[in-house]
Amino acid sequence: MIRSRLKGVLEECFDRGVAEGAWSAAGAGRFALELPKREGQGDYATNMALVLAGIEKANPRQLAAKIAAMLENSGDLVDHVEVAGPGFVNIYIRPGVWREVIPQVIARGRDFGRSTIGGGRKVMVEFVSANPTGPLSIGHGRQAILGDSIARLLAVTGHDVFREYYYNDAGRQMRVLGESTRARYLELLGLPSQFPEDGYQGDYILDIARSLIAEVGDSLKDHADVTPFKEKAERHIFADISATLKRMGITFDNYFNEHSLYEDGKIDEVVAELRAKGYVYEKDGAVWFRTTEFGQEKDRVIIKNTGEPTYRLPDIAYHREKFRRNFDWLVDIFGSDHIATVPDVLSGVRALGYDDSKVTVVLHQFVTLTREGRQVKMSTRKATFVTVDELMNEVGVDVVRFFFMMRRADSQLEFDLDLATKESQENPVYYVQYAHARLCSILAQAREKGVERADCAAVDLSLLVQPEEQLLFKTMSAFPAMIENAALELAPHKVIFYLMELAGQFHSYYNKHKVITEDLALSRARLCLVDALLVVLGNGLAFVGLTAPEKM
RNA sequence: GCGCCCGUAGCUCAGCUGGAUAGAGCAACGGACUUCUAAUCCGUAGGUCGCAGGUUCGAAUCCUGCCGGGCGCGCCA
Repeated sequence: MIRSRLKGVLEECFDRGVAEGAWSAAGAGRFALELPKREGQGDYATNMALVLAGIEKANPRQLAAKIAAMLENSGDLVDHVEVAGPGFVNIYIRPGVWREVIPQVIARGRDFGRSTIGGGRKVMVEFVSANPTGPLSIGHGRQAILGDSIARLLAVTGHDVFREYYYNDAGRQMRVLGESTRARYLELLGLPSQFPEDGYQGDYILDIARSLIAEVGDSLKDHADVTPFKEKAERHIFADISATLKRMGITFDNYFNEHSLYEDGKIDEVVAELRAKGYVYEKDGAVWFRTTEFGQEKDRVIIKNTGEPTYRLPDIAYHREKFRRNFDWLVDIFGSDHIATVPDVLSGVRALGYDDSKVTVVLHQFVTLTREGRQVKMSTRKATFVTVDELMNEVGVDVVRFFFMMRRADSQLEFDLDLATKESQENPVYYVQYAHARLCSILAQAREKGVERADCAAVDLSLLVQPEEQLLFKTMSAFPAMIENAALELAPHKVIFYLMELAGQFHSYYNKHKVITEDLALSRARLCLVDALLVVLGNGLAFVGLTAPEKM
C-alpha cells in the first residue's frame, strides 16, 4: 500500500542522511510517518527532522529542508513536499496514486486488510472464564465481546489463535450453588428448607429446581449429599452460558477445567518446584509464596491451613500449563476486579522460570446501564443484574457487540439503552450498517437499470476527481494499517471508530454525488468505487464479528 | 492508608504512545426528500483537556503533589 511504500522511501532518505554524515544512526526507527489531522498539511507528514534535531542538537528546520530535498527526488510516489511549522515535512502524494487503491481492494476482496504480520505466532486468548454459578452478566458480556473481537483481529493479522475458557466447577462456590438449588427444590415441594446465608438468590435457581422436580420428582428430598443438586445446576447453567455465547457469535477451542490441574498433579508439581527454588515457606500452618521477591508488598498464602489451595495456586499452575503448551503469546482478558491476581500470577510464572513478558493482561472496566438518563442499579447478590441474554433480547446481537466494542477496555463503558434501542438517526450501529446496505442498493440499482459494468482494473478511474472521492481513497488506503494496529494493540474500538468514519464519508459522498448517471464512463468508475467501499466496510464489520446487511 | 484505572464540549467518548490551530457521535438550533434507501446529508453553536507545579524547541499525552469517581488491597474467586 501507499503508506508502506512511502515508509520505505522515508527510510531510504534516513539511511542516505546517515551515509552522508548529516546525522547519526541513533534516530533509526524513532521517527513517524503520520496522517496529519488537518487539511493543508499534506497527505502524510513526518516528524523526522524534529526527532533528529533532538538527538543531534541541530536546527530542526534545516534538517527538514534537507529531508525535503531528498524526498522531492525520490521517485514517482511523491508529488511535492514542504517544510512546515517547527520542522514537519509534509508530503503530498502524486494525485493519480490514490485511486490505485480501488483495483487493489477489489483484487484482494475478502482478504483486503488481512496480513501476515503475526507471523503465525501461537497466541492464546483466555476470556470469559466465568464459573458456572449463574447466567452471564453484562460485565461478562463486555469481556466476551472484547476477547472475541481481539481473537478475531489477531487471527486476521496472521496469528495462530487459540481461544480458551477457564472454569472451576469445584470448591465452595459450587457447594453453595448446590445448597441453594436444594433449598429451592425443597421449597417448591412445600417442604421445610434452609436457604444458605450467601446463597444464589436469582430466579434461575428456581427454574433449575423446577426442572429437577420435573425430572426426578421428590426422590431427592431426603438426599443428604448436595452433589446431585450441584451437578444439575452446573449442567443447566453451562448449557445456558453456552447458548448465550453461541448467540453472541462466540466459540471456544477449549474449555479448561481447573479441577484437571489437581487430577493431573499439576498443583503438587508447582508447589514442589517453588519449594525447590526456595520461593515457599510455612507459617501459621499455611504455605506462603514469597511474592515480595518479585517486588510485591507482602507474601501471599497459596495453601491454607486447611490444606486447600487458594485461587492463586491453580491460577499459577494454569498459566504454567499455557507456557508448557508452547504458546508464544498469552493474552488474558480480565475484569478489573481481578486486578489483584495479576501480579501474583506473573510472579508465579517468573518464579517457575518462564518469561512473563509473554503475558499480556487486558483489564476492562465495568459496564453501567442507563435507561431514560438514569443508571440501572445492578446487584448480583440481590439478583437484580441484567443478563447478556436480556440485553440481546432488547437490542439485538449486533448492537450489543458494537456497543461493547465502542470503548477502550480501560475506560468505563456506559451502555445507553435508549440510544441502543433507537432504530434510527443516532444509533451508530445502524449508521455503519446502513452505509453497507446503501452500497448494496446502488449495485442492485445498477443491475436493474442494466448498466454495463466493466472490469475495474480496466475502467478509467481518473474520472474520480471529486474531493470526496479522494478522501474515500485515502481512508480505504489506511484500512490495512488500522487493522494491524488495532490487532497488535488489542484495541477493537479502533476498528469501530474507523468504520464510523468511513461510513460517514460515504454518506456525505452519496448525498452530494450520484453514482449512476447518464455518463456511462463516470458511472462505471464510480461503481468500482462502490465495489471497493463494499469490500472495505464489509471486511471491517466481519473482522470484528458484526453482520453486514444488504438491505435495511 | 496503599496499588491500578479514569477525569477532554451539556452527555457519551476518541486522540495514532511527545507534535502543528484539541476531534467525533448524541443532545440544541437552522436548513435539504419528484433524484441510486432521509436509518442520510449540509450548516450553526459548544473547550482553562480536573487543579497546581516540573521536564523541553513543543505536553491532553511524560514526572511530582493535590482534588474527584471506579476497582482492588483475604488463609473468598
